[in-house]
Amino acid sequence: MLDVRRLRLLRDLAHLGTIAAVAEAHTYTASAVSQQLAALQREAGVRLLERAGRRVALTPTGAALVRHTEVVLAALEAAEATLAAGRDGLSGGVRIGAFPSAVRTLLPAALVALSREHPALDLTVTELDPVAVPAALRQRRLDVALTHDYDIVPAEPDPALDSTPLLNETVFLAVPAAHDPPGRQDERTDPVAGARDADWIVGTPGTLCHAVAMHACQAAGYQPVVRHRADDFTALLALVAAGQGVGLVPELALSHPLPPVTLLPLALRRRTSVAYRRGAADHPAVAACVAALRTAAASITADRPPTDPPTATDPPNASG
Amino acid sequence: MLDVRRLRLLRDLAHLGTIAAVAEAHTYTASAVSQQLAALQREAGVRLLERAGRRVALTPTGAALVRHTEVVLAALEAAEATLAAGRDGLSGGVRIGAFPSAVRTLLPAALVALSREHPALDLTVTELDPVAVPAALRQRRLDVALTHDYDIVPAEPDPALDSTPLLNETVFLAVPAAHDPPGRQDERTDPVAGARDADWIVGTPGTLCHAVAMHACQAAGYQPVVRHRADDFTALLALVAAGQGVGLVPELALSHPLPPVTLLPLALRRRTSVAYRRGAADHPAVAACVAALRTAAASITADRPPTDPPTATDPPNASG
DNA sequence: CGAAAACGTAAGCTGAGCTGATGCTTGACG
DNA sequence: CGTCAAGCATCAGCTCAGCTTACGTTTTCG
Repeated sequence: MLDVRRLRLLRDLAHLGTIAAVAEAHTYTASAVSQQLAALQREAGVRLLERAGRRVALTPTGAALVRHTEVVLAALEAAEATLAAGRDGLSGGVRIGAFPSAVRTLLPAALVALSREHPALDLTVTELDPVAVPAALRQRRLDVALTHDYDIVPAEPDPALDSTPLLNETVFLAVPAAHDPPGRQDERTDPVAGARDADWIVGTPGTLCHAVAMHACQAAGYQPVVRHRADDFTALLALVAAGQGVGLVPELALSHPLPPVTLLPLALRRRTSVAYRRGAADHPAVAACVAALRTAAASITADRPPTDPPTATDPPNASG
Repeated sequence: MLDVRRLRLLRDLAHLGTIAAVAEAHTYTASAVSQQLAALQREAGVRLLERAGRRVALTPTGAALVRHTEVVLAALEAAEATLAAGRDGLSGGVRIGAFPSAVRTLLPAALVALSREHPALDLTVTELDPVAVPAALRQRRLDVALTHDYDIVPAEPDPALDSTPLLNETVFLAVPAAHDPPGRQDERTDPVAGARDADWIVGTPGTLCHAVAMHACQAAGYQPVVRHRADDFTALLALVAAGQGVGLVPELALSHPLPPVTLLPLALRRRTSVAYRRGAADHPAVAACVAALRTAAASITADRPPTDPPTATDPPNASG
C-alpha cells in the first residue's frame, strides 16, 4: 500500500519543481523530502525521478503517479468534508483568499452574512493575487479563494482544484476623459489597438493583471509602453484621470465616485469564481462560503443592471 | 490529512464486524487496532464507533467515512497498477482464487497461456468458495478471483471490488437417468417444483452452491429433504446416477464421461466472472489474467455450441 | 573560477505506534 | 443466577520510521 504522505510530496514536487521548495512548503528539511521520495521510489520499483541539472524532474511514470495522487487526495478531502458535516455545528477556521478588488466589493457582504448565520466560523481573509491561488490551496494555506481568469489568459484546469463561477464582467480600457480615445480614433473595433501609442499603467510583473494587459496589447500587435505600475484599480483610475496613461479596469473595480475617465468596453471579459480543493465542495463551511459569495455576487450584478450584458455603445458610468 | 492506514482499519471493521477480526486480518493485536481507531476518531472530531453489546458498530458518519475510504483505496490501487505497468516486464506474484469446478475447467488453459506468454509471472492458485472471495480480495490475500452468482442469489455490488463477466451458463437439475423426471411429471414448467418429494444432494452449508439450492427450492415453495452433502459436482453426479437423489449442476461442471443421469434445464442461470480490487483493472498482471480467462471461457463456450443458448426440449449430454 | 543553489548520504535522536498485561462489560450456557 | 469466554479499552514499555543536522557533490550563474 503506497504511503499517501509520500505521494503528496511527489505531487507537490510536480508543481513546485524542486525538493527544496517542497520541503519549505511542508516545513521539513530538504533532506527529509529527499529521503521520503527515495523511499517512495524504492517501494514503487520504478524510477519516478531523475536529476535534471541541479534539480529533479519526474519521469513519465512519476507524472502518472501524480495524476492518481490527485484522485486520492480529492477523495480524502471529500472524506474530511463528510466528517465536518458530521460535527454538530458549523465551526472552525476558514481561510479565505481574495484578490484586492474583491476584498473591497464582493467579500464584505459575504463575510457579514456568513458570520451572522454561522457565528462559530472563524473567518480569516488573506489578500493574494490569482496567480498564487492554486499553490495556496494545494498547500492548504487557504481553504477557499476568490480568483479570476480572462479569455486571453485562461486558467489551466487543475486536477487538484475545483471552482464555481461567480461573475462574468466586462473589462474596460480606461482613458483620460478630457481626451478623445487616444491614437487612431477610427479603430473602433478594438480600443486596445487604438492605444498603441499611449502610455500604459499596468500591475506589477507576476500578477495576473500585468499578464492580461501584456497579452491584450500583444494580441493587438504591439508591446505597450509601461509608464506606471499600480495594482490597485482605484489608484490606476486616479492616474488615468490625471492623464498619466491608460489601463485595463474590470467592471467590479469601478469605484463609485468615479474619477473623470472614459471607459471603453472591450470584448475581453473577466470571469470571477470561487476555488477550493477538489472534494471540498461538500464541506459545510466551504459550501456556506460559496453560497454567501454567490448571493453577494448576485446582489452586485442586480445593483448594476445596465452592465451585464454590456452595452458597447453606452459604456456605464462613463463621465466626461 | 486523514491517515489512510487508519481508514483502512475502519473500512475492514465495517466488513468484519469486530476489532479482533480486523486485528487478525492485519496481523496486529486487537489493542493496536483499538488504539488506531481511537486516534482516528479523535482526529475526526466525530463519533465514528459506538459500543453495541460487546462489539462496536459504526455510526452513520463512520459508515459515510467508509464509503469515502473505498474511493481512496481504489485510487491507490489504480496508482499501484500504473507503477506495475511502468516496471519493465510482467513479473511478480499473482494470487488467483477460484471455485473448485473452475480449477478443473476454466483455469488450466488460462494458466498455460499465461505462463507461456509471461514466464516471469508467479501464479498461485487457491481454491475457495465464491462467498469467501470478497473478503479475500479486500484483505489482499488474493489478487484475482473467479466467482459466480445466480439470478436468485445475486452478488451484492461491492464498492471495493470490480469484475468482468466470463460465462453465462444454464443450470440443470440432475435426476437419475433410469427414472422419468421425479414427482409430478406434468409440471414441465419447473423441474425443481417437480422434485419436491425427491431426496436432495446439496453442498455444505456456507457455500454458494448450498445457498442456491435452498433458494431454488424455497422459490418453488418447499424445503428440500437433504440426503447427501457434496461440494464436488462430479461426486454429486455420481450420487445422482446411483439413484441417491437429485441436485443442481451448472453446465461447466458436466464431466465428459457423463454418468447416466438426466439433465433438466432450468431457467436459472449461473454467471461466472473474474473479480479484482477496484482500480486494479489496469494492473498489467491482472489484465493479463483477465484476458487469458476470457479466451479460455470463449473456447469453452465454442466447444459446446448446443448448450448456449440452452435448448430446453433437448437437454445436452442427456443419456438414457 | 568562486559561490550559491540544489540534491544525496550518513549519523543520531525522538515520538508514533506496536506488543503485552490487565480490567471491564456483555452474552451464552448449564 | 453464577460462571466463563468473547470482545474492547487502557496502561506501560520498547522499537523503528522518519526527522534534523552535518557534510559532500554537482550544477549554474555572475
